[in-house]
Amino acid sequence: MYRIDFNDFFTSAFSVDCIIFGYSEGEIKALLIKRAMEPFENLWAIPGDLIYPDEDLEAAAERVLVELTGLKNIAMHQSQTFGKPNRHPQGRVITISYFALIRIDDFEVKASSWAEDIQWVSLDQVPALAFDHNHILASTYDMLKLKLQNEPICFDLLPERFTLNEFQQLYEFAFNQAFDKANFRKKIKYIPLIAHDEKQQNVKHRPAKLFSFNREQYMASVENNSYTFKM
Amino acid sequence: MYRIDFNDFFTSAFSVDCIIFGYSEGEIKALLIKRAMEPFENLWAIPGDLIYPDEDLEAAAERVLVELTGLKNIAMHQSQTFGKPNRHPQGRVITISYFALIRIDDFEVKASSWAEDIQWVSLDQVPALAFDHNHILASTYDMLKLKLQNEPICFDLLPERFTLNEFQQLYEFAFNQAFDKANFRKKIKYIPLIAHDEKQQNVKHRPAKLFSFNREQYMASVENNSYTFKM
DNA sequence: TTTAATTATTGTAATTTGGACAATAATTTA
DNA sequence: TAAATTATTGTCCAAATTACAATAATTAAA
Repeated sequence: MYRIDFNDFFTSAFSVDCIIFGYSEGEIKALLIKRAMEPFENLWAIPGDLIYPDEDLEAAAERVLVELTGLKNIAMHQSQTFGKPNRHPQGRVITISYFALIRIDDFEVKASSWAEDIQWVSLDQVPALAFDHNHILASTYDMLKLKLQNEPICFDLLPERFTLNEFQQLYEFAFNQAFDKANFRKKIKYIPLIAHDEKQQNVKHRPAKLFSFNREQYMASVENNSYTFKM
Repeated sequence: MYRIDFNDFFTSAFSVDCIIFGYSEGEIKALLIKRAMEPFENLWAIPGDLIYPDEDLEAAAERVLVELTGLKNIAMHQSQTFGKPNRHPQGRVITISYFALIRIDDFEVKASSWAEDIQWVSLDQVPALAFDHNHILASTYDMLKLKLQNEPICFDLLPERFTLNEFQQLYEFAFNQAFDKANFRKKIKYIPLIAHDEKQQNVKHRPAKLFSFNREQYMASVENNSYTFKM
């Protein structure tokens, strides 16, 4: 943990940095913490932690996410590894960045013991961060966009049941451009979705039909190579 | 280096594993070594090495490539990081995989001191490898294909000046399918290429015009977001 | 109860792209 | 000079994409 004296822990160390992308009202934000300790005390940073000696990388990333947000069972996606010899002022620390996508409105974040403050920050308003975290954040955002185009991770971000409009809005954000409604529906016609009888509630207009991602069918088609997700 | 006693080097360690994909006569192969030492002595493996305390990750990957092939100035691309606690029988070793693409016919490989043998192996004939190297190789091949589709790394693999046929053959290998010549030329019409006056030499037929990748124009269009490479 | 407002959903026509394949061009070799 | 070979360009048709129009379902106001 961060409380352990750095020099006793490793001569060289591994860490994970977790970029938690949140999506709400058509905007994407990243969850940043204000560091409560040296180095870079009081600077904003990507939440991260050292990896325990017997801990799997992904387990470490999930642990940081739980500590920070209380969220469990969220898929963490590995992005890139950063290891310039002097990226950490106190020693050689190679860090592996992971990202997750969450729906901001689904839960409340709370600053944990090792962070003085925590905040959602729009990607175009990111301040100067600790370490090489501006670089890590930018690279990881590129990776997010690449994966959104080539893997069905968008469904991590949507509610279990969603309208086609919600789905479309997510891609409009991801590609930063508007799509025509009618054409978007043609574009996604090969994505395995389940159409439910249920409809949107509490809207002041015609309610939209609800859909969910057909994960079983997707997995099966990946197995037999009959379909590859692409947006 | 591998000769150093493992226990004296790190309690935990970082390594790079370098998957060198070679391309020749329409086939892709990976460069594998036969390990000359424990663990997994005499088993085939992906070449790799521990990262020196003050060495950048990419520098370590390039060093392995030079030691193995004598090739310098080849771009190494980071793929993924593997760190299951027990992936290495002698301790905790997190390994970062890098890949490079080279033209097999451009040089000769030589087994270095730390490898008993070295060989190009077709991807469909890979034997059981040391460590988790079968997994690393498969993941890295997926990453290669993803990057070939989304970044102009194919030009690392082609000569500085190439014919459109050479360009096409590379993609036929990568996607493992044939393209129509005329249609391939339409497909690539937005890729910034420089057409030279120079022509192919020493061929027994109409020589093809030579092209090169317009890196400056590409960089500029990435800057102002006017074009994204896509195949 | 009717109508306006709003958004969902479907349809259609025009344009662009992609694939199959044919025609023509440039070079070497016999 | 002709045959062989590969490069390059063009054409036609089908498929996908785009722009935009029409219709449907619901709420809220008149």
